[in-house]
This record gives sequence, C-alpha cells and structure tokens, in this order.
Amino acid sequence: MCKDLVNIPVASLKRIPTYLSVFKSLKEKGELYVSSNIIATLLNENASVVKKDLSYIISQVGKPKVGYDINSLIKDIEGFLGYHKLQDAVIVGVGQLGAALLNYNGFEQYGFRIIAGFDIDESKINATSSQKRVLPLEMIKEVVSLNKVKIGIITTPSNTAQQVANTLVKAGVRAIWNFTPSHLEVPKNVVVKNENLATSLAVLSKQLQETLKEN
Amino acid sequence: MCKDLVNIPVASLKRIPTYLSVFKSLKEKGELYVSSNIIATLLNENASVVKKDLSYIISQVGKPKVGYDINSLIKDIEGFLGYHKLQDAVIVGVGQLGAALLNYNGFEQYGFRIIAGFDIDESKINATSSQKRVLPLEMIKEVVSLNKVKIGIITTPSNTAQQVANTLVKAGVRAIWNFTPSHLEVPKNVVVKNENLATSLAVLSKQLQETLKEN
DNA sequence: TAGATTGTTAATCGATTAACAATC
DNA sequence: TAGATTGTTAATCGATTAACAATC
Repeated sequence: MCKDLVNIPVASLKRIPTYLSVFKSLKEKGELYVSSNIIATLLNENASVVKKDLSYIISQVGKPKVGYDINSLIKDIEGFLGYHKLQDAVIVGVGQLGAALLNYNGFEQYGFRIIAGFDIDESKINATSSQKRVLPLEMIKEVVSLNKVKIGIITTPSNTAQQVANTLVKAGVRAIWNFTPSHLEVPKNVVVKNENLATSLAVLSKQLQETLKEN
Repeated sequence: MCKDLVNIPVASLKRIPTYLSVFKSLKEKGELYVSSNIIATLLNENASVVKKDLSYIISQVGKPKVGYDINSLIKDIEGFLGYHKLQDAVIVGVGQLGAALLNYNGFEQYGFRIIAGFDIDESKINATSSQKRVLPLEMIKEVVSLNKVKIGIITTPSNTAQQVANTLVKAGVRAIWNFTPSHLEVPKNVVVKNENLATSLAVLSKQLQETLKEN
C-alpha cells in the first residue's frame, strides 16, 4: 500500500507538534540521535506509540541500537505539518482575544498568517493599536475570495458565531477555527476545530477536585 | 456501587459544557424537555453517547416518551462543573495572550476568577491598561499561598514555562493551565491541561488539506 | 393501547500497549 | 559477538455504537 494513502489517526497527529518541540530542544543540546524510549520518557508516553507515530512521517528509518536522526526528524515534521508554506487566514471579531491573536506573529512559525481582522464595531476598524488591518464585516466576502483564503477564525460573541461561519463559508473558507462555545453547523466539506476554553476548564477543574480529594 | 465513586471518563467530561450551551439555548426558545435523539442531532453525535454522558450527572431520570427536564439538566451540569463557587487563579506572563485572558471577565461564568497577573517586565507591572493587578514574579509565592490559589495559568515564552511551573507548584498550585508549547514536568499530585495552539493548528490544517484534496 | 424514549447490556470499533523477530 | 533498538504484529483496553426490555 502506498504510504501517502494511509491517513494518520487524529490521536497521533495531535502528538506530532509536541515531538517537534522536544526534538528542537534536544538538537540545541547538541544531540544527534534519539531513541523512542527517550522520547517516550520525556513526554510521559509509551515507546510503542512513539515508534508508530514516527512511522507515519519519517523519510528515513531509525537505526537499530542508535535511534532516529534528529535533524531528519525535524525536517520531516516541519514538512509534514507544512510549516514552510504560509497559509493565509482571516479573523472575525476583534475583541480582547481576537486582537491578541490578530497581532500575535508567532503563528508564522506554524505556517500560518492572519492577513486581516473583521469587526462590526466602527471604533475598532483601522484602530491604531493594531498593526494589522481591521475591516468592516461587509468586506469579508471580498477579502476572502480575492486572496483565496481557506481558513477563518471566529472570536466573536457566541450568539453571532453561526452567522459569521455562514458568511465565511459562502466566501470560500474551508476550515474554521472556532473560539466561541457555540456548536457550528457547516457543510460536509468544511472542517471545524473548536477551541473551547470552557471545555478545557471543565476538564482541569474536575481533575483538580479529584487530586485534592486524594491528598 | 455508589454513583459518586464512578468517575466520568474524560471523553464524556469534555462534552458536558457543550450540552450545557445547547440546553441553555433550548431553554431560551421556551423548550421544557429534550430527548437524547434531539441532543445528538444538534451536536452531530450518537444518542447512546448522550444518554450515557447524562447518566453520570443527572439527579432525576429522564421520562420515557418525553425526555429530560431541561431546567433540571442545566442545574445539574452547573452544579457538576462547579460554576457557582468561584475558584481563584493566577496568570504568569502578561503578554498579548496573557493580558487578554487576565482582563477577560467571561471566565467568572465558568466558576473561575483570575485574581492577579505576574510578569518579569517592569513596564507591565500595574500598567494602567489592565483592570487587574500585575505584580512582579517575586510575589507569586506570597499571593498564591496567602489566597490559597490552586490554579495557575502559564502564558510566558516557552523557554521559561518549566521554571514558572516549578515556582507555582512550590507555592501551592495544584492545577496548571499551560498555554505554551512546552511539555511540563510536575509532581504526580499536580494536574496539567495543555492548551497547545500549535497542536490545534496542526489538526486543522491537515484536515483542511484532506478536504481540499477530496473536492 | 401503541409507540416513543429511557437506561443498560452486548457488539463493534479503534487506539494503546506488549511482545518479538530482524538488524546493526 | 552480545545487546540495544527498530518496525510490526498480536493482545489488551476503553470508548462508541447498536440493540432491546422496561416504562409511561
């Protein structure tokens, strides 16, 4: 079977960026090779899962008794995740969180660039505080289709999220990064990634309660 | 077996906040009862998983032919997630993201309040732009132990995250919400929730690539 | 009553873990 | 060579889904 046709499971995919950061810090320390066992120990994981995860993306096999070539691993992961070719995105809703994401330039290292923000609030449009353009909602269609933008980020209040999603999809967006707690209804060929802070908090505080009970 | 002793699986726990937002919007529409089937349809899930999830938290059983009492569900979930008793938290690293989280008051509806921020940068300390106090790093120990703070949020640059985590844990924090891409090493009785935007982006852009390929 | 819906059990599915021959 | 580590297969585990008797 052709390797490209085997899809990596989401569970594995989620671990890949973590591996990258470990490999980079090992490289900084001057290491040239790393074994699945060391990776697993550093990340509190199982060596089998590491070996399987890496098998999805490596271009050269690991060496028995030596491990994997760190430089090669880094190159493979960056290529796999597309960190070298910048993808354009837009963000809708330039409130506190939206403005922080809009003006955060760290995304470029993840192959990802926010080219403009949109807001309904006149006072935020072209506000001097932000280095990037903030435009009125009416211009979403134009900017997205003109620049062939495929990724939209939603940081509006929850009750307008669905409407914004509809607008983005109509304009040609195919992936939505949703920071509102709303569930979004989208066509089958559009992907949604929910970044639900309420969910994270629920998990964190439940686990906190449990650990406090134990000790 | 006593219900309280059966731990809810993390997969279920993650869905609970989503149910809550659906129930609230159904309530606003004037609905009194909802069936597992309707919930499942609204959230693109399976009715069995809904019934099982709810069974972990409901105080009164659903009625055959009618469904679950929405008001009761809302009360149960809010109680289960502890949305009524405010937990104090501190945040370390008041950059763009940190400042946005620090001054975001929406967390209080999730039973969660950030009482102070800490930063190494003198210019950010007690900056007028923020409504909440920003203090120097040296005061972490004092503020955390004095207020018995159990939750710490880390929004520093990646390379200081481990050090900050150590400081927080030493001061008495038992749960860490980590917004840096670094893997944190903590004692067994401390829980960590990673909010890794690089991971989310990786998942989103891979799925985008796949959906673009198909169509 | 008939039929819709619950709560729960059994079957299925997929991911994780363990085991081991192949390799250097 | 002996032993460490790979890549992969088999066993285990847990979560999801389907099925169905009990209920109103």
